[in-house]
Amino acid sequence: MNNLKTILVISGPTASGKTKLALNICREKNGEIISADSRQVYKYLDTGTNKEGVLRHNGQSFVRVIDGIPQYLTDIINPDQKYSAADFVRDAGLKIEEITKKGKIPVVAGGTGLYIKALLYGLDEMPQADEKLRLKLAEKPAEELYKQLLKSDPEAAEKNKNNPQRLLRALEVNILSGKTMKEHFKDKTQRYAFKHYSIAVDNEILYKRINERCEEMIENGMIEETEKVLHFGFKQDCAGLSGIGYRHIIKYLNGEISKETMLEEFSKDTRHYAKRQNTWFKAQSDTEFLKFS
RNA sequence: GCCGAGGUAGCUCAGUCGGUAGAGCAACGGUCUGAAAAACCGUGUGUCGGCAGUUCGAUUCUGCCCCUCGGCA
Repeated sequence: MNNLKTILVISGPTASGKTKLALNICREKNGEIISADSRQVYKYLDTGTNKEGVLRHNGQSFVRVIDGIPQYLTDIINPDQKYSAADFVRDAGLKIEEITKKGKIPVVAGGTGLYIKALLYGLDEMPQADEKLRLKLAEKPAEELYKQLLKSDPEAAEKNKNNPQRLLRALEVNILSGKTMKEHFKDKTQRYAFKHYSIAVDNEILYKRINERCEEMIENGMIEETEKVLHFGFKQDCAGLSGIGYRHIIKYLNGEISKETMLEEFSKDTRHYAKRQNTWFKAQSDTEFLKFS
């Protein structure tokens, strides 16, 4: 266990400057970036997920390159495909191997806290998502899911009483494995030799930056980008287009809200998102905070 | 200048037949194991425009003043 691969991790809320910091570190330490971002994985969703750099042809695939530095795990699936923390752990693991083999340092940078945690400590052995079962369970009201789960996994049922999504997952795990959530949990050890830096920015400054950036994103063609993806044939409610901003733009395009309201809601949801990210990273004990203002 | 409406939380407003006030949004705190840009849980932060009067007690009633928004000039 003492030959763990060395990686660096940069986290932080949206608009905190993670990519910029990651690029500087890559230059200094001969590194390459692995994006830990549940939205940048989607092809065609560029402006709205704050991708930087350009896609370059690289043998059989495309790789995003920012100022000469490769950034992996962006643009890997279509907007109607699903991606999960488990997918990320697998894909990032492979990229870490590749980058390390080249003699470079993998720099994992992104704002999806669960992905980072799952990568660093692993996910427990558990049944994967079962779409058919989920569809069946989703027909039932949350109240019924709760009652059903109460019989087989009361702890998870109580904990997620008002949370349909989590009730459903706990029930899914229980039905497929016969075990409770907790019975799957094991003690965790680090899977990498890592340093985890998290960027902290004062909310007042961060929120102002978010408001400005949302406006810029609209000006920079995010509406057209959404229309383009819809013209490709992807549905309005597909996974990729359900992200912040895209879902607001779709409401606007459907005539349900004004452009002004769309921008307000877009900014608001982004601020709320940044707050949740802050709460998550604050709670991580392996993190060293870099205070920026 | 006159007439009308109004001034209560960061914003929009409700309310108190007189006993120091509450909704939505914002903000703040938290949860988190294959949907995580998701899905949830919790918290009211206030010179009730100012001054005086009546009253045991005024944000509420009365008077004056200040401010805002309409309309008429």
